[in-house]
Amino acid sequence: MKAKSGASLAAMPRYVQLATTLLNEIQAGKFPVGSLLPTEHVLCQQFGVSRFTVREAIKLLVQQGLVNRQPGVGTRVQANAPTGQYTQTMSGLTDLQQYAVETSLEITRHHIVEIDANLAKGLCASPGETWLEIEGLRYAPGQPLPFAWTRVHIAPRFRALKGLQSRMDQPLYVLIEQQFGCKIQVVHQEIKAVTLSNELARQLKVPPKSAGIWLQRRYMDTHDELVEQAINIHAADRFTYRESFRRDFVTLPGTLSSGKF
Amino acid sequence: MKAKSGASLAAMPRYVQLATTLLNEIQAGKFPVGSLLPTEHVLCQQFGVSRFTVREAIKLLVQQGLVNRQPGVGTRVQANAPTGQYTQTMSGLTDLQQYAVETSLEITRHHIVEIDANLAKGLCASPGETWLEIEGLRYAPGQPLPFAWTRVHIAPRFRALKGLQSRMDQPLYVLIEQQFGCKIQVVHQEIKAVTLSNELARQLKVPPKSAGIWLQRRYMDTHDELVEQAINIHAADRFTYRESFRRDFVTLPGTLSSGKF
DNA sequence: GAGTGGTCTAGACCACGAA
DNA sequence: TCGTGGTCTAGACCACTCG
Repeated sequence: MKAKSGASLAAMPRYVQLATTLLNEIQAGKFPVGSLLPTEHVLCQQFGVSRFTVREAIKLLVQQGLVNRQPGVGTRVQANAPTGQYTQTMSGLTDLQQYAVETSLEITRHHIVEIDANLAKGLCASPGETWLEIEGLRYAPGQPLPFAWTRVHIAPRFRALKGLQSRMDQPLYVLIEQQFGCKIQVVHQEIKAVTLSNELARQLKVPPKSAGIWLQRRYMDTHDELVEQAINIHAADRFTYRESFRRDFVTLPGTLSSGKF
Repeated sequence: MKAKSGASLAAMPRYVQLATTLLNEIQAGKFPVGSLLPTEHVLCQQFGVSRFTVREAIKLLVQQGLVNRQPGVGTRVQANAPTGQYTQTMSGLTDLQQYAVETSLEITRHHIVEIDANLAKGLCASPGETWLEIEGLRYAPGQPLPFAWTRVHIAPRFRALKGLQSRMDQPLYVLIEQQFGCKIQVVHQEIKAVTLSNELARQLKVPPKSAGIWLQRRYMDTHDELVEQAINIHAADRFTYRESFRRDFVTLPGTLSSGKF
């Protein structure tokens, strides 16, 4: 029904073309970050396609973190570039679980702490707030030596968390989700190498000055507010972080003239 | 049309129920790994739902890595547990790109090598095969000091790779994909901490015995065969690995009686 | 040529959020 | 109450694989 301009893009499914068009319009500033995209109904009329096609297109944008959707509200622009500033090509599953599954956390200490200026920065919190702080060691099953030291901070609104035991076999964030009905939507992770402090080397029972992996996870809820931050420090020889990425979704062409459609 | 058994699951969308049912049947051994699931058409009839519902259900299974699909062939069971053996909850985008984008690789050496027994193990190759080996240093833009040392091995069938320059601004796998028309479908990644060797510390210009990040990536094609393996070793203070996970798909309930459906 | 999954249409009902 | 996105139906055509 619509004349194809004769690009390689014309061979792609309509919903990819539509997603590309929308991406370009977002990047062109037609739909600024924070604004609402036209509703599905409007897009259907505007582009002369069915709702299915529109939804598939928007699904692509959601997958790339460009927009998010809320029933009863609409489709809100979240970013103007496909996550990570460039052609995002990979997606897939991860062994985020490798932690709490098949390992257990022995809690050595937990108490309410007042956030000082130092901590406040890392937690994006205000000094003076009172957070729940938990420290412990992680063990692999059947291993006598711990493979990681852990310190967790839990936001004030969840500090009344119940169900902490000296030995935890499930992730803390699951406990929080269950008790407070909140949903973890995003987890940010950072990994770097460190030289273990003497104190840590002692606790992990490795030689002083050993290398270690520092791994931080920040759990955010649906309003993008920090729920829990965990820092794990691992003895180098007892921990490898593994993950796999699968290329399973359509990659949108970079910038691209979309013609009429 | 179907009586609800009165579980909390009954409140979930049909396609989640269906996905759960299929998951349970896979785990029960009704559809062994490697076998084909019934076709969409059959599932429609069998469960009295439309193709849309069936496809949404299978989409969930695909997202969890349980099955893969091939047009003209069918839906093949790939695994019998949601990736990582337990409640798989996260999925999302990653900054796999952070490497080659905005950084450049200075190649110091590249040549064809014969694989010895030692290398063969890591590459899942046979001793005697001849692979392309590339070594170099990675620089961040504007930084005089390299932040990583890199060694790459490229499988025999791609060893005729052209286009290697002393300075590479795009990932090697992109070059391979372009020249040989192969598609990278899966990337496996491993990260661990190491103490830098004297030689490496010298090349990266950091003090001896410094901690470093060891990062390996294995790029697999659509036939799950190794195309490229890269090992990157980073000075601890010049590199942080960041990624984010977004929970954007429905989580299937763990094990669960599915009743009749 | 028969059958597969991929794409697409034109409807429909629902829960939920905003006014 | 009205409009949103989420779910769902019952069709359709296509490119592809396989026998």
